[in-house]
Amino acid sequence: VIAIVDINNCFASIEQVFAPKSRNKPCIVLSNNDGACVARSAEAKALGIKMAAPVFELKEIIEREGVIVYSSNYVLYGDMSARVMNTISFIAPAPLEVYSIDECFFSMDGCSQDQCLQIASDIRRTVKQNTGLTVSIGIAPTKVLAKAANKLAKKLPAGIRMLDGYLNIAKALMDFPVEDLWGIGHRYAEKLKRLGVDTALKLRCLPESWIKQNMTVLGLRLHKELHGISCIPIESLTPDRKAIGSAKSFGKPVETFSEMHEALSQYVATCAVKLRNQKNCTSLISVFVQTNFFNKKDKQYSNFRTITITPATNLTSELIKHASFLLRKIFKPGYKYKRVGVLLTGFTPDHVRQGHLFDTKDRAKLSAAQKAIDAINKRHSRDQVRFASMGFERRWQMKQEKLSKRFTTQIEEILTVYV
DNA sequence: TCTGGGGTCCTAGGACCC
DNA sequence: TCTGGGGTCCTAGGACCC
Repeated sequence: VIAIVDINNCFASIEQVFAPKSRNKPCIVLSNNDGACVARSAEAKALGIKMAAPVFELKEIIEREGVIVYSSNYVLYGDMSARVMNTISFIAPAPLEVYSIDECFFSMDGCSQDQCLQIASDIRRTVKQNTGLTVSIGIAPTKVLAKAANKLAKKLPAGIRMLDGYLNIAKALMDFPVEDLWGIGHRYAEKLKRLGVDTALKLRCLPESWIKQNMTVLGLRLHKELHGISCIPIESLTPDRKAIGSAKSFGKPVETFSEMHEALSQYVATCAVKLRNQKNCTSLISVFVQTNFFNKKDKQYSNFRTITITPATNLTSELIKHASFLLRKIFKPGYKYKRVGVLLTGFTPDHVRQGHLFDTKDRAKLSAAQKAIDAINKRHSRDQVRFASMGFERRWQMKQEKLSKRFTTQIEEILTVYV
C-alpha cells in the first residue's frame, strides 16, 4: 500500500500563510520574470485563471477581480516544503520519497485500512498545525493509483481518498480522465483520445501488446500499475543528479557580450555549487544562447556548443573559463538575446577523478580556496565572495516585482506582528 | 511591452570494437 | 556466385514529470 501526500495549491497557499490579507481571496504566483501563472489559490481557479497563462493576458481579470499577485520565492517555498516533509516523516510508518517540492510518497505496507486512514488524518491535522498548509492524501496499491486517489481526494472535504479492491478501483477509474493520469502527457492523451480511449478504465482494458508498441515500456509500467501491479518502487534515497543546468530568461533583452557573459558566469557558479554538493566533477559543459521566439518582428538566432573538459573539474573558476570560451564561439552581435544557459553532464566522483599528463595546476591549493569560498558563502549569504565576471550592475537579472520576504530563513526579513 | 526552469528516461540509428 | 556475429557507446529526438 502506497500513500502520496501533496500540498494543496502549494506556492499560493504558502504566500497566504504569511499574508493573512490574501486568505480567502484570489491569489496567484508567477513564474520567473513574472511571466506566467504557475500557482493559483482556489478562488483564483474559480475565476477561470488557467495554469501557465501569460500575465499580459490576465491583466484585465487581475485588476477587475483584485487578484493578489506574487513573484515566485523559491527560498521561501523550499524552506516551507522542508518543514512539511519533516512533519510528515515523524508520523509516516516508513521513510519518505520526497518526489517534488510539494509531494512525497511512503509505504503503508502492513497497515490495516483503518490504520491507513488514521495515519492520513494525523498527517493532515499536524501539517496544518505546524505550517498552516493543507495537504491531500491518496492511498492505493501502486504509485499511479495513489496519484489518481490523491486527485480524487482534492474534491473531498476530508482531503483523503483510499482506493482498494479491483472492482472498486475499476469504478473509480471509470470516470477518471485519461489525461489526468500520472505518465500521460498531452501527446499520449491526444493519441489515446483519437482512438476513443478517454478514461483510465478504457486504457486499463487495452491489450499489453498495443501499449508496448505505442507507448514504450514506460506505458507498459503505467498499464500494469493501473491493474494494481506495483512496478514503480518507492525510492527514499535521492540519487545524485546526472545533469545540472541553469538557464534563465532575462528581465529585458540583452545585446552585449559582456552582459551575456555576466549572466552566464552567475549560472555557472550556481551549477558548480550543486556539483560540489554532490561531490562530483564534470567532464562535459554545454552553453546555449537564444533570442525571443515569441517576438515575430526581430530576427531570430539560437545556438549551442559542447566541449569535453580534461581533467574533469568542479572549480567555479575553471568552469567559468570553459563557459566563456564556448560563449565566444556562439555569440553573434546584432541580436536581442532572451536567454543564455549552461548544462553540465558527464559526472565522475571527485575522489576518483582521471588526471591529465600535462596538467600542471596545483589542484589541492585551488580546491582549498574553493572550499573556503563555499564556507563563507554558506555562513553569510549567497555570492558574498564571488568572481568579478559575475558582475555588479546585473541589468540582465530577472524581473521579480512582487517578491515576498524570506520570512523563515533571513532574520532581517522575519514577519512583524502588530499587537 | 509581455509567454518559466530544471530535470528524467527511452528509442533508433550510426559508429565503432573484436 | 559469395562477405558474420555479438556487442558497446554516443547522440538526437521525443516523451514525460513538477
